[in-house]
Amino acid sequence: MLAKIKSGRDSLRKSEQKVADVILADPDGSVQSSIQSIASRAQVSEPTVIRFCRALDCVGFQEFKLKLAQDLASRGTFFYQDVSVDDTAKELSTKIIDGAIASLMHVKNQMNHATLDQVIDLYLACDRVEFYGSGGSGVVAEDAQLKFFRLGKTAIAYSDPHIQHAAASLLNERSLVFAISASGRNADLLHTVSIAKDHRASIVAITATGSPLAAAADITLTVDVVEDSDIFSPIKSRLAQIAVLDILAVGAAVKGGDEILERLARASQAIDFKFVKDR
Amino acid sequence: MLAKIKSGRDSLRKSEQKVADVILADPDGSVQSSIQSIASRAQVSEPTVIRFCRALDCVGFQEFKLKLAQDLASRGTFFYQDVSVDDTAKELSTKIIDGAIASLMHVKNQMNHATLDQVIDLYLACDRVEFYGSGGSGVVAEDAQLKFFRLGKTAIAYSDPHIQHAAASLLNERSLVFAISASGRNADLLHTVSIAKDHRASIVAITATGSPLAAAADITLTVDVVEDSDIFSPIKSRLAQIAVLDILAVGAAVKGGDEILERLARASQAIDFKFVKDR
DNA sequence: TTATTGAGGTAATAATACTACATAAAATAC
DNA sequence: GTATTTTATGTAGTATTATTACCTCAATAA
Repeated sequence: MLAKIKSGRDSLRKSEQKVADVILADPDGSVQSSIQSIASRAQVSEPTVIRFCRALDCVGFQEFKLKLAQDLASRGTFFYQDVSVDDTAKELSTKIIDGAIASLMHVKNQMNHATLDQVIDLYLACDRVEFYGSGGSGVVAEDAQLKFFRLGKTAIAYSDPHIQHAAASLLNERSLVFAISASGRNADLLHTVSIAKDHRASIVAITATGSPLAAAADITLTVDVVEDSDIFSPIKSRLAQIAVLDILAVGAAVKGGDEILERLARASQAIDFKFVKDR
Repeated sequence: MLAKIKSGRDSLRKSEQKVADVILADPDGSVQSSIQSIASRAQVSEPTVIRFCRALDCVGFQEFKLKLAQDLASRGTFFYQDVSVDDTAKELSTKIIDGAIASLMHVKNQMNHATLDQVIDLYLACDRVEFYGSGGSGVVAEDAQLKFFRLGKTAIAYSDPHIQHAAASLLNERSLVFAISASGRNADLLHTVSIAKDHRASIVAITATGSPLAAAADITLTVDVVEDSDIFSPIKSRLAQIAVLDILAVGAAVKGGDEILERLARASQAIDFKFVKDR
């Protein structure tokens, strides 16, 4: 629709072009405007606006506005854009969510599916799984614990470096560790991983390509996110990590066969029972 | 919007539910209908339709139709799709991430910016802020704590119902509480909120439209997500809640002026110092 | 200059959305 | 169980908005 207006603009009559210009200048505002506000902004009469709509194959102004609105909603252009101090609440939320979406699309595109399968197999073969992360990644680790413990196997998250440390020394060759860090340069976590390796646990890193943590791990699920624009709060890496772990958990449930699906059903029932109120 | 109608349907009045049913039965047709055709199809009066729209946070029928249209349009690009047992790793990750993206786009479209501003003002005016959530929402609460404590004001998250309970009784009229729950039917949380209200704290709910929690709160930031497809793990509400809180935190930082920006700079430096390794 | 055509405005009309009020139903108190 | 209050929903009227019919003015051509 927007494209149609742009391309058709020159073949319109003079005052209809004024209407086109007003709409192209602020499409988002236009969908909320009435015909008279558009007419006055374009300095033309209301019938002219209607004639403009008819020229674009719409039966009336209503239909035009509807089509325009749908056009605006579906144009999937999401890109990172820095927030600035004089953004309105609306601009802010658009920027942040577009950035988050762009980051998820990036994860989707760079995802290595073979690695994904390997990790799922590792999980299905192990006895227990532990998630280590600090700060923001600690939240991700806890979220992962919630996802995985429902699959029936022991799943624990630690966000305190000292406890991670201690926990790692209790692992064995049938343990699986997920080490989560956006930068992959958390010294404490690297140390914990080396201890876990000493005890022959398998290590899966969820981190940036080429980082020390990626090098230390047996398998790495890369989650690279440009955080330049994240001065205020690092949402992008957070969401990306959560998404990756979600894919793993769902993949494990699906691939694990009836046994896991059954456990899952039982866990869900229990949850539903406790949270008739809130799941 | 569609999700909002679905999730909010049961908390609507009887005749408004008829309207909801008519619209859910034929959303595409509804966006082209006038208020009276919908009223007659639902066998209710026109004002009832308007009241229905208002119940969904729209200022009138026009806005409702517009939002619905945008919702329907954006449904096309990324859409919720249930995972199935014989999906490959690739299909799985596509489905999950597309679902997550759809959910974020949904948040973006349904976001009420005036409310957003109100909540930011509340935060800027308060002395301390606490985040309450259990289970999955507990993770969100902790993530929020990490975001907000960097702004310089006391910020604490509790995910244990009993501790929330105790904490709420220590609040005062200069306290701000964020109550987080996907369904808004967590009985423990509702109780905690009532205690917090007794102590005159301000309550902001991050929950579903028309839920008990939304009713109990002073202000509600609605996050409606269809979780039907989330048998395996509820990632969508998680991401949506995190995104909303991120927007709030960034909004507060931006709107709080130099004072907050300075505090943030100091906090970031400290974080960078500790996490040269990992932020 | 004077018809002829079409662009574009004015004013009236139709339609649509919305408001204020009244009544009926339900919930609560006595 | 009745009275009182509250809540839900419809009726009727009003305001807004879109649309139509018609008229004027300007441009072109005979």
